[in-house]
Amino acid sequence: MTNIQQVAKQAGVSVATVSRVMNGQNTVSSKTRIKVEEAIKSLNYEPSILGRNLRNSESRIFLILIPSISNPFYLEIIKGIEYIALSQNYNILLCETDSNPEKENIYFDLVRKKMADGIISMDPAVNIETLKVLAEKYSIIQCSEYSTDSGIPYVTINNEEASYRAVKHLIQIGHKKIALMNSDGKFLYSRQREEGYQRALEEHGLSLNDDYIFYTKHLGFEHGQQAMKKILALQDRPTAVFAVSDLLAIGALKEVNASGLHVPNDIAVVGFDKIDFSSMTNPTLTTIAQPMYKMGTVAAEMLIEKIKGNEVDSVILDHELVIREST
Amino acid sequence: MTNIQQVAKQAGVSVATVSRVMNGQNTVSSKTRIKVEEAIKSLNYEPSILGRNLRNSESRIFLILIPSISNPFYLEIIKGIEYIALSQNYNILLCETDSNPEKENIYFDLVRKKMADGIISMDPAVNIETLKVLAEKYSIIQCSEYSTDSGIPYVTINNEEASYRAVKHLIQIGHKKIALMNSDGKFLYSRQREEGYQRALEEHGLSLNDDYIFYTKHLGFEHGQQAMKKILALQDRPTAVFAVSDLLAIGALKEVNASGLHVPNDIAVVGFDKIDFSSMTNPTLTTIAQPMYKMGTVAAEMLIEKIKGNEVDSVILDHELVIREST
DNA sequence: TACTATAATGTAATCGTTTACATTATAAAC
DNA sequence: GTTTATAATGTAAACGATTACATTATAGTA
Repeated sequence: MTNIQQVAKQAGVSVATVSRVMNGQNTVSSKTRIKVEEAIKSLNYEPSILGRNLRNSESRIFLILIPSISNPFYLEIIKGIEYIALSQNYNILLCETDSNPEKENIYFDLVRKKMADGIISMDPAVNIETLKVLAEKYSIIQCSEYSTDSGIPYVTINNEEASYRAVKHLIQIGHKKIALMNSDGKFLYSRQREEGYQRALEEHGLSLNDDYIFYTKHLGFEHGQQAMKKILALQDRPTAVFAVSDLLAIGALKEVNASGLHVPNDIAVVGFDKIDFSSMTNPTLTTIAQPMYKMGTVAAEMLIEKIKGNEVDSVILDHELVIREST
Repeated sequence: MTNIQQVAKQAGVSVATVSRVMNGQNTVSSKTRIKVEEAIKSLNYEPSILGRNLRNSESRIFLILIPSISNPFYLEIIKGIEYIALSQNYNILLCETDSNPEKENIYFDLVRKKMADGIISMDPAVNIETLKVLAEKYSIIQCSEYSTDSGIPYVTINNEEASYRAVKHLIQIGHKKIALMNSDGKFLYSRQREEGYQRALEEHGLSLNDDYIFYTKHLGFEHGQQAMKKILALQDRPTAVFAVSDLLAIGALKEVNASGLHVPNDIAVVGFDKIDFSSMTNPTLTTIAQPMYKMGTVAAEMLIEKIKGNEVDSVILDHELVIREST
């Protein structure tokens, strides 16, 4: 491995000059610049990021905390983050926490030990207390999922409003008996989406029926199936279901199909997130599209600002209702 | 940020001793060990990985090269890699190449610049020449997709045999007219799977019909739809389709459904990979399961051996046919 | 030509570890 | 109480970059 000293020697200059050439500083005369560039080429020199990082005491890495890589919801966000990261010479470490505090801690350690410059957390189950403490010393941004009172900046959509729009859509196409398939109420987004659901019903003079609200433990496909089973077994069966995630909704679709009923004629279904698969199902799924890529780029930009030491404000982005075959 | 000197001072020992305590060496008397540990605790000392990495000239990071994070096929493999990586104190940088040489190069630079200790490549479109050159100086393992003559160790399944088994299954349940939905023939796996398809037909006395072989540009859902459209338009329509990826197969399913035909009664479909979604479709998909998690762990172990400087041999793992509703 | 102002380059400290080697403390043996 | 073997600790040099500050070269001016 050639290092900067060897290049300096070969070129007959000092290491400082080589460093200046490497970093594109304009205080080097073109004669020496050429000498140095030739030496670099002839020795095949590649500057060690390890050395540079130590000196600059930065790692140019940031962490993305997600509960599970298998959840397609995060993919577009990650792409957005990555785009900004790469353009600013950062790299991202994708950290699957499994919502497991132990694993979470492995990753938190990375930032404590300066192996990472900052964190974008998308894990709704993250230990918010630890995060808060960490945020005092390190740069942290919350993305999609957040806790207001943590004081940690976040980027998200207006979940209440999005949910309201989804349910309103169902009402407008004639549904009066609308079930809600929600996840665990301990998550903020879950509570907000339920509020939107309620508001839509109230505003249109429909009464709230607790029997029509189902909570699932996770957002996965199987949970959607199970919940749908219960819905189908109801005496007074709803004619529409609003699920707070596409995976839930797809599970629901599958269950309706299996029972011999038809979507949307017998039961309409609306999802949330617009994951890739929501257009591959049969029928395709009406869903709420979050500007996920944008959310990623914004989160990354916020984090970089934070790392630079600047204050950043939280951001709320727009969503969109995508009407497809399931309604 | 406290550093090792401050801890040494606080504990009244030398930095060497603190380092020894940190690294669990047993040449430290228990009295001093306790002193040091107290100092560490009281100062909240966390050793800087930057310093350590430079000194050890390692980054304890390795790269995973995949064409696209959106392809669920890689997820289980990644989990396997991650499991081994974490257990050995490595971290992984997930690198989406988009099969774009420029992006690829950004990541190759990371290893050239010592920001990464090795690479696990899963990109079928990787520039194999560059990879070969790189492999002379750095540690590289090919996973799932590989090139034999590169001399770079790989882990994979027997694609020819797996494909043979899938087609044989279709023949055994009575199909005689079986289409192959293949990807671009420039990929090794693609050629191997086609060979398996041919062998199964030949062995059962079925003639090879070129009109039944369709090539798609990518492995995505839409490409499966398009190919299926062509298949459905054939005069002498096949009764079964073997697709070399689940996403293709799911696209095919959707298209058959849309055309009013029934799977598997009118047309049976077999996929490849057993991605999560293959059990969520309607009907569920018969597919070839690769031991993806295992493939990941093996690849990671191989890479770590390679980084240690040991020679490693290539590995071929077993696959499995999962029969579900689509056949 | 001599004197400045400025541009170009060099010197050496620094980031925070680890570790070969040197030194000192401790215990065992006589 | 020496001597000796061994255990425990310390010293200082890496690792490979960046950069404040010092120095030297260059050009401009009178």
